[in-house]
Formats: sequence, C-alpha cells, structure tokens
Amino acid sequence: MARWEPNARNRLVDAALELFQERGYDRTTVGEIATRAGLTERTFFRYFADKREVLFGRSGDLEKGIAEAISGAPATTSPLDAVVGGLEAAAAAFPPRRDYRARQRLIAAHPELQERDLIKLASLSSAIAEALRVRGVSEPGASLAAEAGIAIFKIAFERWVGGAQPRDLPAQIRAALAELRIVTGSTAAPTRRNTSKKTGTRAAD
Amino acid sequence: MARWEPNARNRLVDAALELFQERGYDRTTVGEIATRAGLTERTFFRYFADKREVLFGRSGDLEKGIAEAISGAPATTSPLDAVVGGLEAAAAAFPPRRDYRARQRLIAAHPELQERDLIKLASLSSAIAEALRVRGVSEPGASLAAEAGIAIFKIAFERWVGGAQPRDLPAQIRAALAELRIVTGSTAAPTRRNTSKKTGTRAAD
DNA sequence: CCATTGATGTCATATACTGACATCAATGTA
DNA sequence: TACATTGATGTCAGTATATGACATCAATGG
Repeated sequence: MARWEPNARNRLVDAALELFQERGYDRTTVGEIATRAGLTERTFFRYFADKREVLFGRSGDLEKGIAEAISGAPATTSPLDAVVGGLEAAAAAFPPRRDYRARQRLIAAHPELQERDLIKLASLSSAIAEALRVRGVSEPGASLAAEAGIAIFKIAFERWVGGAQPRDLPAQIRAALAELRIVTGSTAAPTRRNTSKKTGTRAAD
Repeated sequence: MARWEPNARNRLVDAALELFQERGYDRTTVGEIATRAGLTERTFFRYFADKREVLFGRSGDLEKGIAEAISGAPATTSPLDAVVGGLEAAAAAFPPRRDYRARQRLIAAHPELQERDLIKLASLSSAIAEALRVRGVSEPGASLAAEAGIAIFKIAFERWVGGAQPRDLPAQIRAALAELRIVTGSTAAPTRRNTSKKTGTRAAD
C-alpha cells in the first residue's frame, strides 16, 4: 500500500475546478482546495507556483508541440504558413470545446487569470519566434510572424469555444488567417516562396 | 496652507521608481514606498489597485488618444492603416526613450509586471477593435486588425527602447508594419532591413 | 457658524506565499 | 536483518499584499 494516494497534482486541479465552480474563484482559498484534495495548503504550493497556475497546467505541452510542427515544415513554407500549420496541427489534437467552456468563463471573469493567460501566450509566441529563427527567419520578421500567429490563435480559439455553431478549431484558424491577410492588405497567393534570407542553410529537419 | 502636500499620486510613483531602482522590485514593500512619499500604506492602495499598478499609471491616456486618432482617419483608409496611423500619432507624442529604459528593464525582469503590461496592451487592443467597429469594420476583422496593430506596436516599441541606434518610434512602427506585410505574404520579398524612410518595402530585385 | 466633504490615518483581518524543520513509509544496501 | 537515504508530505512561524470599517480634521460653502 502506498503511503499516499497517487495523483496529488491532478487531485488538486480537480478540486480547484470544482470549488471555483461552486463558490467562485476569489471565494475559494488555497487551503480549501488542498483540503478537498486531501492535502495541505503547503503542498499545493509545492505543485503550483501560485493559486492561478492550477488552471494553466498543460500550457507547456502545447508550446513544445507547436515548435516541433514548425521545425518540421518544408523549407519552402513561408513563416506565417509554418506557424499557422503548427497551430492547426496542435489544434487538431485539442479536447472537445465543452471541456474549455467553464475554464474560459472563469478566465474571462477574472483579470488576474487573463493576465496569466496572456503571459502563457507570450511565452508561446517566444517559442514560435525561436523556432522560426532556427529556420533562418531573421528579426523582426520572426517575432512579427509569431505575434501574428498568436493573434490568429486567440481569435480562432475564442470563436471556437464561445461561438454558437460548432466549427472545427483548425477551420477557425484557417478562417482567421485568411481574414488577417485581408485586413493587412495582403493580396498575394497564400503559399509563397520562403521569405527567409538563409533558406539554403536551414537544418534538414 | 494646504492640509496635505499636493501630488500625492506622483509622489508615490516617484518614490516607487526610486526604491525599485535602489533595492529591486520585490525587496521594496508598499509600506516603504508610502513612507518615502510621506504617506501610509493604506493611502497607497487608495491610489493604486495593487503594487504593480504604480508602474502603469498613464496607460489609459494612450488608449484614448489612439482610439480618437482611429476615429478621425479618413473613411477610405484601410483598417490596419487606420490603426497604425493612430499608433504613429500617439507615438510621436511619447517622451524620449531614455525615460522608458529603467521601467522596461524592471518589467523584463519581473513576470508579474510583464503580465500587467500584457493586459494593458490587451485592453488597448479592445479599444482599437471597438474604434474599428464604429468605423464599420466587422468581426473578426476588427479584432484581428487590432491585434496586428498591437503586435506591430510591441515589436516597434521594444526595438525603439532597446535598440542600439536611436530611430524614431513612428519610423519603427512603419518598419514593423512593412515587415508584417512581408511576413503575412502581402509582398514577396526577403526579410532584409528596409533602409528607406517612408516607403513600404518592395521586392529588392 | 456649522454641516459637509474628502484626503488621509489607524486598526483589524483575511489570504497568498515562503522558509525551516519534522515525519515516516518505501527503498536500497552493507 | 539493520540501517541510511530518499522523497512526498505535514507543521509552524512569519512576511507581504490587499481590504473593510471607522476616525480625524482642514477646507469649503451655504
């Protein structure tokens, strides 16, 4: 018999989600979360740096997946197409949108959670920019393409989760990309030559 | 004789900046800031919702200025051009970049301050999107153009404050816009530095 | 002359978070 | 077997942020 029940981390996440639903985010203390999970407040802070973080556990995985998808894109793919391709690939593996509804409601209602959400996206943006630089895209193009990708993802995700009629997240992403190209005044065909200036030197995937 | 020294708010801001420089952000308590400003901790929290906010006092003005500039743009101006025009106009009125250096260093070194910075930009993005909607731009185009504008501003501001050679902030903004157009596939050109001052980047050959 | 206002102070308290140290089953190892 | 080590957890004390309730008192205006 194990000394402790397993999955302490998951128990904390579940307890937190339940309690946030039942009583709201600010009227739930970390101590209450820990108690429901059969642990103590001190242990909560060993798993999560702060109270907000319990809602953002898996954000690192996404980062890794997207960066890999970008690295794997053909060398001829343009920066933004590589980014959006990576986003689509990651999005295809997302759980059904109903799993995000409660969480998104919480975030929308609490600025401190929005802040955390935003910094996770900023971190994702940095990872994407880095993946582009490895492909030979120079600054500030890499950062701008990354930020554009994040903008696309934000709007697509928002509409996917919140929209009335269910539409595929990858489809939302493609739609947002097309719309961005319209508002930026882009007229060129979607797939163009790589704008990288070091195309020939990129690593062979 | 007035009952209290005037400019309590500014005194708090100045005291905070001084102390953050002297001892670092986390080793400065709100009580110390208040004391240096000749006030009490409680009064600090009457002027600022939290400790971070003391570094973000004027962000509301920017929002208003940009929104107005967008509303004032000719009806024929494209959404993104209207946004960037607004940003340029606001940027032209910025204090010299050395006034931002210390603050940006602080923010860069403290995730909690980055979070606050990001949510201010998100708020600016919402205001811009709203101004575009008033102009008749529909969703998701309005939000995407707004986010694209923020992306441009972020990169331009970063390079303006941190860059080695001083280059006009409006010029940085125009350069970032040109680069974004390249990277979204608006023009097919390499990501070379555009040395021309005002014109958009053309295909170099 | 007096009531009101408003910026500030005082005090009490909740909650988030951290450091230091204790506990003790499991696990390895002489 | 005996014993040292490890690692997840608990206990406890403390600090800092943030908020509510109430007090103060010069200035202001009728």
